[in-house]
Amino acid sequence: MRIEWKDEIPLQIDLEQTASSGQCFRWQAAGGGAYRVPNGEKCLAIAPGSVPGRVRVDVTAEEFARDWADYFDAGRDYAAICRSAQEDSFLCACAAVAGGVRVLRQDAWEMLITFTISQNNNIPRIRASVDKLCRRFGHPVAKGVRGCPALYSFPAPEALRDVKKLKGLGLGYRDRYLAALADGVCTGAIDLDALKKMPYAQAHAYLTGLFGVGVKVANCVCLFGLGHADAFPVDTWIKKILDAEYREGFPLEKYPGCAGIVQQWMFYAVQSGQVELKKEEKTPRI
DNA sequence: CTCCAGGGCAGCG
DNA sequence: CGCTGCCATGGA
Repeated sequence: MRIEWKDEIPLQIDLEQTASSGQCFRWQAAGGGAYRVPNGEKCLAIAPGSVPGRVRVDVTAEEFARDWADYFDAGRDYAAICRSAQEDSFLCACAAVAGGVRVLRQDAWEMLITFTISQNNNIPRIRASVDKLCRRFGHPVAKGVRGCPALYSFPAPEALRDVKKLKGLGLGYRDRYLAALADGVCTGAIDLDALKKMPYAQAHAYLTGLFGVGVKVANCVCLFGLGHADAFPVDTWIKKILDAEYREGFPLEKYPGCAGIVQQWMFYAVQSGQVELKKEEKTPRI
């Protein structure tokens, strides 16, 4: 069985960059630059189009607009964000190799669990744990195609309540965080529907009140799961970048409503090794 | 062996 | 408030 392409859509995106940008851990490479993208009960096949700025998909343009435009943040003008970074030579260098990264709007519950797993962890291990989680507790949402294994849904909260069932997934000490979050959603103590309606500051405060969720993970959930593009997660990589390039602090005010997007460009560019940081000049001891 | 990875918690001062 | 040790796990 192979992928049946149905339509070509205008969308500025580099699929390979986005797939390896550390925001989504379940995209599946399908060969020839194509990817299978699971979200909820649906799965989209997507590939570069006949010209830059377009993508091929295995749904009609109408179905894409209905089910996927929001996921891909299709309404945002990324070129305009890039232009607003013109005076910043470091950011321009990052955009040159990472400007094709789009910040996806993924499922909030999935992002909450995924980025709780991400703490003090690395990207390959996060991907492995999420994959095992879906295989064990999810159900198939897309069949295998020419070598690519089947894709499974992200587990519902009910499946993750019992911490004893979370062994063997490589979660380490994080397993009890997941179980507590899942139980909270099941009992109603955690209200994800209310969370989705909150403005950024309120959502961030709500999230940091949850056991196992700190400032950084809360920002990742806001940015990748709640559509708050002004969230600016600071992890070990961004810390290094701020330390080397922005000693006076990052100028968040220059990127109103989209700081998280330039953050993703910097993260991907440096984490992938394509942009190097300045050597730390030894502060002269007085 | 040590250090590190998209950190957070608990226990201090 | 800020600081420190600890937390599982696996790869370099």
